[in-house]
Amino acid sequence: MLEQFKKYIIDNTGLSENEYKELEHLVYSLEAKKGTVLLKENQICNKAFFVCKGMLRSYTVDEMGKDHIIQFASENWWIADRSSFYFDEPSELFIDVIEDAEIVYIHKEFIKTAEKLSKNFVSFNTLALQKNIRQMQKRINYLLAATAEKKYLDFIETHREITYRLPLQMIASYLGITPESLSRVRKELARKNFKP
Amino acid sequence: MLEQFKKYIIDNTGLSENEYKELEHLVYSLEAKKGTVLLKENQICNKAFFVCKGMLRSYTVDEMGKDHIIQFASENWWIADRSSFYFDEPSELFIDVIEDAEIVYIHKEFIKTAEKLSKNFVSFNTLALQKNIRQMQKRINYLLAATAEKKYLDFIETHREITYRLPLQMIASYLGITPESLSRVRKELARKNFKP
DNA sequence: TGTATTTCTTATCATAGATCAAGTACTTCC
DNA sequence: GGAAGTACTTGATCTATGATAAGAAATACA
Repeated sequence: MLEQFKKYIIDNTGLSENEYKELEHLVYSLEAKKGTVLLKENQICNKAFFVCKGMLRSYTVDEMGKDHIIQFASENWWIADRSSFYFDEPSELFIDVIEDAEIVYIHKEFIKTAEKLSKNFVSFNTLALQKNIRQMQKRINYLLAATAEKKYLDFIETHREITYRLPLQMIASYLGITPESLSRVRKELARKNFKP
Repeated sequence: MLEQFKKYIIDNTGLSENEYKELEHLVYSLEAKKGTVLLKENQICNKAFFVCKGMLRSYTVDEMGKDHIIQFASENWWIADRSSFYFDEPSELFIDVIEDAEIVYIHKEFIKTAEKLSKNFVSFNTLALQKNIRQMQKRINYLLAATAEKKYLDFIETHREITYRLPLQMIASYLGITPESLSRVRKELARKNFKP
């Protein structure tokens, strides 16, 4: 786990082996079974989780008790409530494990230290934020404009590697439609002889 | 215009008067009438617009020719296609003037120079990205879960100062509903004796 | 291997919001 | 100040998606 994380950091952030050594003591790991809740609403999200194996998700729960999935994270992805983490605000999100997982996590301390160590890390972080914004922008656009079918087609396009690992109800939740609707959409696509 | 921008920068980014002097030649201004288009789909957004007076909006246009408003920007707000600006990609957005405007704009050059000049500017920029993400997160959550009425109530809550300046059809477009639906929502709210 | 649990599909009915079509009120601007 | 355009409302109808319920299929588990 820690090796995989180290490789990710060195490959992606431009930190050297030696620089990484100075951060090593700020890196923690954890194994968690499906169902484990890592963050609850109203808690302050003081960890950023990096998935080495398995799958996590973040989601909100509305007054009706329905959940709305915000993000999935599988191998080599990060997941956290960015706003809660950055602004020290209570989170509106839950994060839990949906496939047995090996997880590395860090605190703000890691980021701060890495940023002091290397300007490259600052750029890496900015890049990550920019990518995040691009992806959210696209999602907002889909939610404003697209039909259930278009949303689903876009999802399997942009999440090709993980689509087959996700229960359909979770995909439905991510798209903002009911599982029943998704089922209908898929039936209709099958009728039209659509090949995933 | 340039004075107002200077004040904004000095008040918000932690740059000194002297540091700002070194950036002054990278700041441009512009007056534009309602209807002026500042960015078109597929162009690369190489400017970030700062509104001194008036109002701009960014929006996409779908295959049906319908527009979907992504953002409004009034006094002391920025507007641009962040992804296009940062990644030099063709934009999916249009930006135009919806109320006669006085605008300041900068290119990447400004940002790069300012970041070299002061670490504070880097932090300011990160803060702006984080705030943007927080706001988008919230919007995604509303689009996933809320009814037309809830979306509208949240809008007038979070855009109190500009609500009365916007045509209802534009608010509807921002919310992802039709003007007719918005009209009905407002009628229903009036019936329930709602005071804005 | 069989039972329990979860996930997915299907069918029926209900509804929020869309669409279409007029009509009314407001702006704008010569 | 009146014509022309624009914005807003209202009504009638339609439709995509939601809600509910129940059965089928898949998976977990013991």
